[in-house]
Order: sequence, then structure tokens, then C-alpha cells
Amino acid sequence: MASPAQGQSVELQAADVTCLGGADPAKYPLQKKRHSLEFLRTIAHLRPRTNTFGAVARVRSALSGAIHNFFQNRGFVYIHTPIITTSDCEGAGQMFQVTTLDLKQPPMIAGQVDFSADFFGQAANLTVSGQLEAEIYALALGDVYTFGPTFRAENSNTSRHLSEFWMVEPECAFCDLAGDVGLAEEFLKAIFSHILQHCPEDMSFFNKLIDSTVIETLEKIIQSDFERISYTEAVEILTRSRENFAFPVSWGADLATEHERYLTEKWVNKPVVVTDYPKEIKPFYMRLNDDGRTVAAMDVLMPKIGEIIGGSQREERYQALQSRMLEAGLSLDTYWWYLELREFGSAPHAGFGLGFDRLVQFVTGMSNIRDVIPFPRTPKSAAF
RNA sequence: UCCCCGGUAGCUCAGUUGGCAGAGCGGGUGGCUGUUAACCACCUUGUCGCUGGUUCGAGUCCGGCCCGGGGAGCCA
Repeated sequence: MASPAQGQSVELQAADVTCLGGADPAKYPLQKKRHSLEFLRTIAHLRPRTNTFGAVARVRSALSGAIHNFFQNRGFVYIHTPIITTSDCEGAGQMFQVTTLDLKQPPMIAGQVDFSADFFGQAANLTVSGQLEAEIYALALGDVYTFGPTFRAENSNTSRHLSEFWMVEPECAFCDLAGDVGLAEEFLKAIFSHILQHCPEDMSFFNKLIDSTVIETLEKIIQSDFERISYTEAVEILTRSRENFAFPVSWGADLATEHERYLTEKWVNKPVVVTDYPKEIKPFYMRLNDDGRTVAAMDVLMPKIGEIIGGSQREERYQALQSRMLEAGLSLDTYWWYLELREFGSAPHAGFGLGFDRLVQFVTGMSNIRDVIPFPRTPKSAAF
């Protein structure tokens, strides 16, 4: 019925009310007041009932749908890459081991655990990335993407890291670095537009109560052209800046958080794509440039949260890949199938990885990544 | 993992020089009211993170540990 009160056009008039499930007000933890996000994290089974976590859940779901739409509409094939992997070092940090062996009394051979007696007949881990497997399908089907959980056993205690997080990884055949950067820019803009269009109520909620700049930031990014600079240019800009950095800038060293923030927040206040990093600070699979000292890598840096996308053109030349693997001290046997992709009908290809939870963070303005995933897993914390 | 800050009532916090454990909110009861985080009165609430020490006496001082926050590293 019509409501005489302000701020609402209609209201319910109940003829009959039945209580289906009571909640003792003396015990119910959610009070009629503002709770801290830290406290709500300790009651993860009740926090989705709050307006903030409801809005986060809806936007997270909408973002997820937008990502699938974006790729499906462009003919990308969604690939389910494995969660359990026996590639013992995918090169992206510490892995969680998966085993059915009795940890109190594992089978031993010559003082070493005998993993041939383990479930898979060898040591197995949770994946840190679906990229290498995505490359297999890209070189068969063309454009593909993965979107699934990823696991890192790093002891990272920050507002931007989870031990279990979701990652989006497109991989495109017949694509070079410029094409990869273009895809990343188009992708982010499409996702942001989708959210502004489809979640206006939740977005104004975030803008009002969480971060008063989120909507404006997203709108600006949609309209802006991402700045593209090479690592070498970035180092020059940083050196010329006369900023008082805690970490010195020099060619060959990785960019620190403060450097990335300067580039994206002060130098130009918009997303910056840094390309062509020194090969020493990037993984073996990135394509060696003609200068012999840099690789075709790219990082998309966003104001406030820093790196949101990391990608590269992959090394498609057999000899070049082999020598980079040897330089990195990797076993060629472990990656025999990865090398065979270059031996049998190789093609230029490129892709990137996007931290999905960081994307949710950026879109909602939520400052801690533990508050944009329903059940966060971090060091010393996996309750619920 | 490193640096800094914190942990006191269900929640958010105060607690002086080492000397009886506090407030607001919440909850209960009553009142009032087309309310919007209602309002008024009264009542209710403690393993002061854990542990060892100093002291006549420790929330307060010292050591160790656990957990949380901010920053850094690693990265997405």
C-alpha cells in the first residue's frame, strides 16, 4: 500500500504474521548499529546478512557474469584447467601440497618421502595458475580463458593477498604484446561499464558508505586511454621525478609499490601499462625481445590498488624457450609437454592474469580483500 | 617474513603516578510514539588476549607467545 512516510513510496500491511525462525536478541551478534569489518569477519556465517556484504556478494556475482559475457561474446572458449597439478614448480610462489599419505608415518626411501606411494604416484600440489594449461588449448582452439580458484602458500599478510583466490586468465593465439595490452584495456572498461549499468543501487551504496570516489573513478577509467610506457621509460620518469623514494630506482631492479603508485596516481592519474621489463625479473615463459635484455611483459597498474593485471607475450620459439629455461635453472624434463607445444606447430600467443578478488576490491572500494570473498583463506585463518 | 600500532562488557572504546573495572551502544522491564540506527526512565553486562615475572598490590611495569590492523616484501 502507499506509504505516508518519507523516503519510501510503498510499505507492507500484514494481515497475518508467522515467525518461521526466531533469533534471541540477547545472543544475536548483529546489532542495530554499525559493526567493524574486522568483527564481521569473525562471524562469516552471519555477515552476508548485512547491507555491505549483501552488496559485495551481488557485485561480485555481477562481475563474474560480466567476465564470462565479455569472453563468450568474443568467441573465447572457457577452459577448466586443473586444480591439482603435478608440475612441481610453476614459478609463481609457494604451493600447497596435496597428499593422502599418512603424515605421521610416511613411506620412506633412502631418507626421503616416497611419493610414488602417494595417491597420484608422485608429489602433487594445488595450482598457482592455469596459464600453462591454457596455452595448450590456445594452441588448439585459438582464444581461450580460464576463471577459477588459485592457491598460494605464501606467508603474505596484507589487505591485497589471499591464500585462495580467483583468477581470470585469457590466452590468445596469434596475438602479440600490443594485442594483449589492448585486450586488457578493453576488458577492464567493458567490465566497469557493465557494473555501473547493472548494479546502480549497490554502487551508490558503496559510493555513499565505503568510498565516495568509486563511481567517479570507474567512470573516468572507462573514458580514459590507458597510458602505455616501457619499463625503461618508467625508470626514466621515476628518476626525473625527484621524489624521495625509500627504494632507489635503477634499470634492472623491479618497481616497488611506491614507484607504481607514483606512476599511476601522480604522474598521470589513470591506469598505466608498463611493458618490456628486464628478463631477469620476469618468468621464463615470457618472450625475449630483440634487444636480448628485455621480455614482452606487461603490468596494468591501477590507482590505489596497484598491479591488477600481469601478462606477456609467450616465448613461442623452441630454442629461445629452452635457453631461457636453462638460464632459470629449470628441468627440461618437467616441462617436456610445454616445450612440445613449440616443437609441434607453434604460434605467437599472449595472455594475462587478473586477480578477480582485487577487481572486486577496486570496483566496490572495499579496502581489505578479505571482505570481498565470502570465506577468506589467509595464513593462520581458514575458519568457516 | 620484517617494521609500527592494537587486544578491557555482546559491539565500539576510555581507563591518570601501579591502589575498589568505566562510558556509549546493545539486551531486559515499564512508558511514549507513523517509526526510519526512534525517544524517556530504571535495570543488566567482565578469564582486562594467553603465559611467566617484578611488587604489599598489575588492566597499568618487564619477558615470551597468540591474534588483529596499517605499511613493506612476495605477487594477482
